[in-house]
Formats: sequence, C-alpha cells, structure tokens
Amino acid sequence: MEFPERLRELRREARLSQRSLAGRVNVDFTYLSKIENGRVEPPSEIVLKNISAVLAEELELDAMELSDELITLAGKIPSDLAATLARNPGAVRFLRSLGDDVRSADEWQKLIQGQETE
Amino acid sequence: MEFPERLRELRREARLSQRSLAGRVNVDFTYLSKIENGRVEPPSEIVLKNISAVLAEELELDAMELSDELITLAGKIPSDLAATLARNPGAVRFLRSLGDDVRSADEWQKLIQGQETE
DNA sequence: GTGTCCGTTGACAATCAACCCAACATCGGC
DNA sequence: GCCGATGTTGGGTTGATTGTCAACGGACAC
Repeated sequence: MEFPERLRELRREARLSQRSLAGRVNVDFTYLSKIENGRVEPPSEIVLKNISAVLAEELELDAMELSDELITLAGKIPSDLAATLARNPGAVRFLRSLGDDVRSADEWQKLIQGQETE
Repeated sequence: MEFPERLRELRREARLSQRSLAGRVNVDFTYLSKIENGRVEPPSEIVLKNISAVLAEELELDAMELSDELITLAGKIPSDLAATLARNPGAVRFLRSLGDDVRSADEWQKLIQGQETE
C-alpha cells in the first residue's frame, strides 16, 4: 500500500475527520486532503511525526513504530537513522547486500539479538 | 575529512581541472569551485553520481562505492537505500537497535556474509 | 605583454518543497 | 429546503535548493 491510502486508512480507523486531525497537527485540513489523494508529496518529517503521535494515541499503537512506517512509506529516512547511517559506512554496504529481497520480521529479530549479545 | 576537501582531493588525483570535470557532468565549473570551497551545499544526488562516475573511471575505482562515499559524506542517503528500507520494516528496527555505536568494517562484513549464506 | 589555463566571487534565476486560503460539492439529518 | 459536517480543488505564497552567468585575479609560457 502506498502512503496516501495508508494514511487515509489509519485516520479512518482512528475515527478522525481531516479537519480534526489537521487541527491537532497544526496544518491546514485541505493539505491533508491533497496528501491523501496523492495530489502533493507526503509532508515533512516533522508533520509525519506529529500525525503519527496523534494516530498512535487514538489507536493505542507505538508512536515510534508508526512514525517509522509512515516516514519510510513516504520515501524518507528518519533523520536519526540517517545520522546512524552516516556514521556507519559499513551499514550502507550491508543494506545494499540485501538486494531486492524482503527479509521476514523473524530474520531481522535474529539479527537484532545477535547484535545485543555481542 | 569533509565533503569539499574530499572532492577536491579526488579531482586532483584524477588530474582534472574544475572546468573539465564540470563539463563532463554538465554543471557550470564555477559551481564546482563553490562546492570545493564549501560556499554552497554539496550538490544533488544526481550530480554526485555523475561526478562519482567520472572520477571512478579516471581513478579506476568502483563507481558505486565512490558514490556511496560521496553521498553519505554529503550528508545524504542514496535514494535506492530509502526504497530498500521502505520494503524492509525490520531493517529500520535493526538499525535502531544499533544505537549510537559505530560498528567496524569487520563486523559489517560478517553480517553481510551471514546474509549471503542464508 | 598577451594569450590562455586555471580558480574564485557576486549577483542573479529557476525550480521545488511545504504549505495556506477561498470557494465549492456532497451527503446526512431535521 | 436548509444546515452542519465532511471532503475536494484551484490558486497562491514563502523560503530553500540548485544551479547559471559575467567578471575578475593570478600563474605560466611564449
């Protein structure tokens, strides 16, 4: 699913109108409309985080994970991760080594645990 | 080393003048001058890739690795990596689990080999 | 001294990102 | 039939990004 549809889906699940969500994140509601219709690019990272915070609260989800989902769906990189990548040149090579394959959550979990037990 | 000095270093190693390099990447040579002097931000990803291609050819280096170096030095993220992250939500969690630590090239190499032998 | 390479600088221009505002359309109740 | 709530659309605006162009300042060769 692309970003616009996903956003609309989440907003509806949270039972928020464009007006009320926009009000809570301090953007114009017509801007949200255009975003959901793909008539403009996804918003800035800041706005994405604000949206995620509101939606996570309403849906009782983890705000960090939700914002990671929305930000990457939007084709961007969370700025703190960008900083991590900048400091870890090897990480870039590692990600490239993944190629086009999509790894399962389980595989990633193992990698994470491998890191932690070092 | 920061981006501007590194670019100048590479260009000189390749024995190219600002004019000739700029000509081959289709930007104005005065723009290169400003970049090398840090008077403007590093250029766009496209220009960085073109520069990397020319320099890699002259220096007989790998164009992909060189562009990765220059792009990250420039404080940006290669756009195809953003796509990889969008398709691999687990990768985001994995990178987060790294925290602020900087891993050595060796550690990354092991991870890469782990991926390949799966 | 005069080409002619090379690099630097100041001023300007074009494009784009990220929004906002005014107006309109639709649909549900009452 | 109207009204309130909702969503959509066209048309700006503003600041940052991403460059170009005209002009100038050495160095060095002849």
